[in-house]
Amino acid sequence: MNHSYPFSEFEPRWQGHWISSRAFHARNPEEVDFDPKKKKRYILDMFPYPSGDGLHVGHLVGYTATDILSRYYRMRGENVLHPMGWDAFGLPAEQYAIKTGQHPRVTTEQNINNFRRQLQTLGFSYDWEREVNTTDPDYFRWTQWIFLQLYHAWVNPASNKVEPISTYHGDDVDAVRLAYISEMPVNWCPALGTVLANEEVVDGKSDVGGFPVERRPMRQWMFRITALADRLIEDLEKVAWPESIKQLQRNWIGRSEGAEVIFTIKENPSQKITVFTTRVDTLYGTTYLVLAPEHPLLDQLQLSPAIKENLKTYREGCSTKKDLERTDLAKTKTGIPLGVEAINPINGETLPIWVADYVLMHYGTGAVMAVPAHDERDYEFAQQFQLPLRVVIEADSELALPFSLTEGKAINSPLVNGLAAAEAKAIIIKWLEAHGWGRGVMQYKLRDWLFSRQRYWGEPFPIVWEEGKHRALSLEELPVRPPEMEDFRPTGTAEPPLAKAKEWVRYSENATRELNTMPQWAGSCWYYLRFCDPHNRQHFIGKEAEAYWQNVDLYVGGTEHAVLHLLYARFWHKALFDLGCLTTVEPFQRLVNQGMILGSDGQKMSKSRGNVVNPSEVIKQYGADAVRLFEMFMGPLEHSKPWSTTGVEGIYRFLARIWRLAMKEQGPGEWSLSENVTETPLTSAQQKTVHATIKKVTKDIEALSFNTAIAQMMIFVNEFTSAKLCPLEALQILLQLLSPFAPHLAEELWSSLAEKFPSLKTVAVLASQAPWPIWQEEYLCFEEVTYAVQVNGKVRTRLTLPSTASKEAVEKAALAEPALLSHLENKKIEKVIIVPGRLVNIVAS
RNA sequence: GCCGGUGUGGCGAAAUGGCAGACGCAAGGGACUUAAAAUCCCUUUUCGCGAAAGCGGAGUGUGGGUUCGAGUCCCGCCACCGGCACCA
Repeated sequence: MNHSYPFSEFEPRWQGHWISSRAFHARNPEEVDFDPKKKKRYILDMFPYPSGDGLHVGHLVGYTATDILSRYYRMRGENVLHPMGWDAFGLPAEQYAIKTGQHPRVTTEQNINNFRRQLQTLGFSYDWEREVNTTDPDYFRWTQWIFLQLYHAWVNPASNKVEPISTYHGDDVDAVRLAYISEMPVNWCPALGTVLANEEVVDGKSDVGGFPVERRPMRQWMFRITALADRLIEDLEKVAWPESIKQLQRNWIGRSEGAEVIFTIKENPSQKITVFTTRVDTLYGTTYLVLAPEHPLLDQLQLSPAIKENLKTYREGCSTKKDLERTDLAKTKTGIPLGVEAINPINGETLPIWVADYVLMHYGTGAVMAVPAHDERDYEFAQQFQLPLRVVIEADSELALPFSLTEGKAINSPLVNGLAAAEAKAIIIKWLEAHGWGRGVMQYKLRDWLFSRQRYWGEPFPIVWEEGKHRALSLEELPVRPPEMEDFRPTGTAEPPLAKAKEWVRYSENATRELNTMPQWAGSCWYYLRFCDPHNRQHFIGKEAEAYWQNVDLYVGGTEHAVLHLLYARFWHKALFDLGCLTTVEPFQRLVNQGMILGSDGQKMSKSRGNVVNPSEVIKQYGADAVRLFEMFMGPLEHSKPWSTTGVEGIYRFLARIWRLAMKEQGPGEWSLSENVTETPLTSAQQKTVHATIKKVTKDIEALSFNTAIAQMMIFVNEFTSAKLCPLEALQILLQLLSPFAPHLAEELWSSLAEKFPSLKTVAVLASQAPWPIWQEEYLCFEEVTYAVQVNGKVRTRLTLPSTASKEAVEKAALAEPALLSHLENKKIEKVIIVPGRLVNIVAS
């Protein structure tokens, strides 16, 4: 193939050179050539799952952006940590293994090698000496170690901090552990043969694969993430993340402030119903209570035989209903009356009790006080069954029921009449607490994190079971490796595949190993820590390395991890911080989400649509630099945008123009330095272009506005292409600015130029190690500036004046402008506004 | 329904409250060439007047507002994208 410049020759050459010369190795504090004067900067990509499909152009957006930043900050003299690794445990490898009979370790290794090779063909400046792999025993030893730290910890309510379990003095340690066993209804996916976290179930189907998921009670490992819910919300204030992601996390945690109210059963005062409400100010408006069909009290209430029978049928109907049907908003509400009554503590009124599936067992207390006048759902239900309603908020105008004003005054509520919601709430809560009928509480949508999976290809738990009780292994016994197995298919029962490894399971005479494995999140919860000190044999991260590198200055990845990965990692980080293992409160200081790359048809890339772009093929045709540059030139980093082959060609032409600024073709494919490159001084116009470009590129890189930085370099190149001679100084600066974006081309031209002009060698041997150029503001001003002259905000003419002209002089010159005569005819000039150096606006009427 | 985001040429996009459309793609025209590729040059928001240089009007989803001046700020509406969704 005939290329416009010989990238296929020099790109691999420089990639090899960078690695062999350790050009991008970041020094840790304890290393010999560590420079304490350098500022540290930790720039991190979300590490990939090395799938069999290989790298995707979508991966490259974020990776290129962080590579540009890393290279830029290195040129600015900073110590940049920019690592890469593999999130390699997980379901796809296991399922592929089941299909082909190949061990997941083998396919994982192949995929990793392929990913690494592909990344290297893009010239990314990762410090490959720090590569980590979550499936490496030297890595997951520490994943297991961290699990044990959390197992041996609890949240002390007094300090609201994670503390070693030794500070707990109660008598049921297992009831407070941060990692605990729970026998709970979980999301069981028969097709995958595993349970899933709530977060991994979407619309009643598995997030991976879309298989049906059912609820069934199972013994599982859980993390008490809810204990840190408040801090996970509050500390979002401390990080520079997109507001949308913060909001997503807040919504997910779903804190709501309200109160619990205790209602007594009239027929049997020893039985109580506790409800949760955020509108306790409307307590007087309650006209009935509703229990969720799963509510345990239903089994204890004394009901008439007919109702009992009715209830049984109703509850069965609910339990077989799929989640989807039950949560269908369009359907009319169902429910049955129980024929028993409860007493409203605030006024002693008796209220009928109902069961209805619009009340969810897993939120609040599984029971609600219905205020149909001021709650849409209660209203709908009350209409359906002709239940009474009582208005307890005064509406100024004729508001249709139900309405839920918080600023309206309370009425029909003796204790709080005339008060707005906030005050009324406070008074009623106080009253409830004083009389023992309730209290103010916080509720969260977030539930504890289900942490075990019935899989083979994941980290085993460092736990054994003895006489029905769990016990932690000692730290010396880590890592616990998965057993060698031929057959790791799901057992078809709830038992995990590890149960088949009989020898491995038997830990001792009377102890057996935990059969569950950890979910894929485990390894990704802390990899950013290991990168700081990847070869440490004594600790998961060394104290000095931790103090130096933490936390991550910039974290770039897709929005798909907005909730789960980021929330889980923050949770581990906070726990480890509380336990004294870390010095920062939050793991990721700044977060940026890159947009998706769509197919050229504007649709999401997918095999079935046939619009997937293979980066290797584009590299083959246009080179790595062109791919990198195009990915950045397409538009703002955060935007989704469609791929365009002709767009790559445009960038490729731009790079070829740079090449020809310095090189001349002697014969087909034979290039040598162009004699147009000389040490001539820059004209003042060129001087301005050069320095304006330095300024723009510098500021744009720091603002992550790579597309406009590239546009400015294009302006630069266009200008020098049309000049007869190419001054060395201009070319050198261009190569320095270009180096983070198109490092191979910059490196190649730099070394070619350095042969003829040794002055370059004194600046740096490699372009990627040259210092970042500094612009001089004084070159940016011209002696003359052009003013736009407006009449009433419309541009009518332009005016070139000395840049030193005073406001008065500018005004005088503008008013004297003949082109304005027709626009000022018969008008009175009221005001003249002057923006120095830019614009004059004459206001006339 | 609620929360968040985005609306600018044929397309990707630029514009500290100050000349809308930089830069690139696509399209059209031209130069070079026996020819093509490559390269280089020109045109390209839209409407009206003009042979032309040019002149004038409109224009950043939509309707208002603030301002000497609004793509940018404020209020209402519409469309699309993402998230949550009977969360009491």
